[in-house]
Formats: sequence, structure tokens, C-alpha cells
Amino acid sequence: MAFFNKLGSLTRQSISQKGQVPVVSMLNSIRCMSSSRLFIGGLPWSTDDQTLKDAFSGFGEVTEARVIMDRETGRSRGFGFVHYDSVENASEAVAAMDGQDLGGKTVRVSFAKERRPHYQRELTF
DNA sequence: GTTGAGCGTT
Repeated sequence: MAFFNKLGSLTRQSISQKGQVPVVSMLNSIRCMSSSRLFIGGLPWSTDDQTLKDAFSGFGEVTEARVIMDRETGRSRGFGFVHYDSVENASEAVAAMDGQDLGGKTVRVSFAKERRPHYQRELTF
């Protein structure tokens, strides 16, 4: 199952990270995977919400798809978020879409970090 | 008419 394969991958990845207590970053990885929100990086500048949703709608119900726009210029910042109705579907999307070509760019798909209030932005855990 | 690692206005 892709979910547990990815968990093992993230665990090994977190243990090799520098400057962090392994168990802390491992718990962060597990916490991220308990969510069905995905971070999508490396998007072409032309990608919009609907394009993003279409690209990720083959692995389950996409409840939200958003390309983050620059608040001043209104142009894409080249990344976005996709929400699924379940963690399992999100996991399948990571396995299937990470590293794939989308509009000529190689996209990076991973579980999103927990969205935190601004006053906690500098905190790791 | 530009950019290319990152983690989002509610």
C-alpha cells in the first residue's frame, strides 16, 4: 500500500535530516501524513486552480485545489495545494504524481505541512 | 513579456 511505503520513505528521510532531532522530524512526517492536504510545487506559471484540480482528480475526490497567487501582482507563485476527501487518496496521488511532468514542468507532490497561525511560523514543532 | 525553492488571505 502506497501509504505505508511512503511512511517508510519519509521516516528514513527524516532520520537523515540535519539539525533536527530525528524523532521530532519523524513525528512531523507522520503528522503531515494524517492529513489529506498535498503541497504541489514546480507548477508552470500558467497553471490555475481548475488546471490543478483536473490534473489531480484521478485519484479520488478533490475537495479543493488552489494555486497560490502573489497578492500584489496576481501571478502564480508556482505552487499550490490539493485537498482530497481521504488520506488514502491523497497518498495515491503523491505516489502517482510526484516527479511527473505537468505542462512541461516536473512537479513535486508531497504532504503539506500543517498550516499554522502566523505567530507560530518559526516553530518546528 | 522577468522567477523555480518553497508550504496557503478566510
